[in-house]
Amino acid sequence: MGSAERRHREKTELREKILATAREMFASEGVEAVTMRKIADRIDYSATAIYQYFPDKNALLREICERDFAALAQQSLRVAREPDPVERLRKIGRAYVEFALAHPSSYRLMFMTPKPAEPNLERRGVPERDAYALLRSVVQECIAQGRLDKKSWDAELVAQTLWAGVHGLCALEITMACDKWVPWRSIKARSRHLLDTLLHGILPR
Amino acid sequence: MGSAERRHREKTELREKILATAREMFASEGVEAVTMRKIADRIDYSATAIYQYFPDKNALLREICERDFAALAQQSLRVAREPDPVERLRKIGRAYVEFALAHPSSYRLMFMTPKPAEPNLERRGVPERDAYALLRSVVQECIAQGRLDKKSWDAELVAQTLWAGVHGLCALEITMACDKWVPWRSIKARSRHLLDTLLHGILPR
DNA sequence: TTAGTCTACTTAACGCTGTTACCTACTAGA
DNA sequence: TCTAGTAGGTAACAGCGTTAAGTAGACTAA
Repeated sequence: MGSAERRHREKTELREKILATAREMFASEGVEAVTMRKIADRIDYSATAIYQYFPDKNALLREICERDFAALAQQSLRVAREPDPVERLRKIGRAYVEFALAHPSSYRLMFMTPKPAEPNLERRGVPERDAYALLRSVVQECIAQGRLDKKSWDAELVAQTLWAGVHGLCALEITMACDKWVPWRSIKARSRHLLDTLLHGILPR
Repeated sequence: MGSAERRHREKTELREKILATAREMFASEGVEAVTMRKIADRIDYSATAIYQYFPDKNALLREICERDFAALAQQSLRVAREPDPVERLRKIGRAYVEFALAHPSSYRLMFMTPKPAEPNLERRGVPERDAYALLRSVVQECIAQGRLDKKSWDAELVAQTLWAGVHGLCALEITMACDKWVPWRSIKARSRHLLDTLLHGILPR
């Protein structure tokens, strides 16, 4: 029967439409301003219809989040062709900042919101879906080439330091950019100086 | 008349009790789990009574936040007696991380939540109430003593880089510590390596 | 063709949230 | 003792995520 197949296709199409609409609304209106009812209104369904495709709002958020993780990993992979591993670190850092600033709502969801439930671990270690694993492997390459200072011979630790640095830059920008309290230098200048400082900081004295 | 005076004192006492109760509940149950009704229940008043002391929930949050800013600045000042300005940077950084980890709910409110309204600028530049101003002044001192690399001769920029670094460390720890995705090194090790890296990074080559 | 089943969807409702309008009871001053 | 002001409480509103119950239409089987 082709009808069962068609129905199945229609189901996944609606599911994708919900995901796409939700993502778009999160990006334009902010995550907490988007309600199940508003998402439903936008696609001309009732709010409860969404519950046939996602058990609850968190599950919907989590799936969007999961895809964003993959997108970030892809973007990181794209710049990882740089031959020099130290320079590769810089490019990965830049790509990370660009991703965060281009998709602040996604970034909030991915790294600035306590995970409602345990995230799936399927992407763990897979470079196509795990930007952190890629970062660590590049740090490992730097260490293997003897490019780093002795205090930075733990790839995991160095990866976490570099991540903390760029995360801080992005998170402050997303949360506090409008804050008149601090006379912010341009995000471009801050990004460059932070990456210079971090990379210089792990190189030998 | 002493009665008017007494009533005034009682008002401020209840106001303080609301603030103290709310802060305590935020710390123990998390910010978003605390509702006006629950705060009111705890102090045996009705939820609407709070509105006689704070125009809305955000105002209550903002006032708690404002006091936390002062507490952070005080804690930073306390370690700022170190004579060597570069070492002073390290101690201020450590104090910052300690504050964030000791009061994660406060930290969330202060630096990880978009400000609902413009924050007051009264504390701006006052070292007792503005930890950032203190940080910048110490960086300035490092520069004046010729201790920093030429690329780090902009005190504002360097302060923002250092802040980004430690903020990233704290924010990731608060948000992602339970995340099994990353094999985290201990927060102690990460804190030390990050500060080493940042400080080494701004020193001359 | 018709009866029955399955399912995608809607409507109504629950308990919760922050917030407001309204009312009550008490207190201070004349 | 009367009046004004006010601190606090009760009830309610709109909106939230979510669930229970009902409906309409398509597919299945006789």
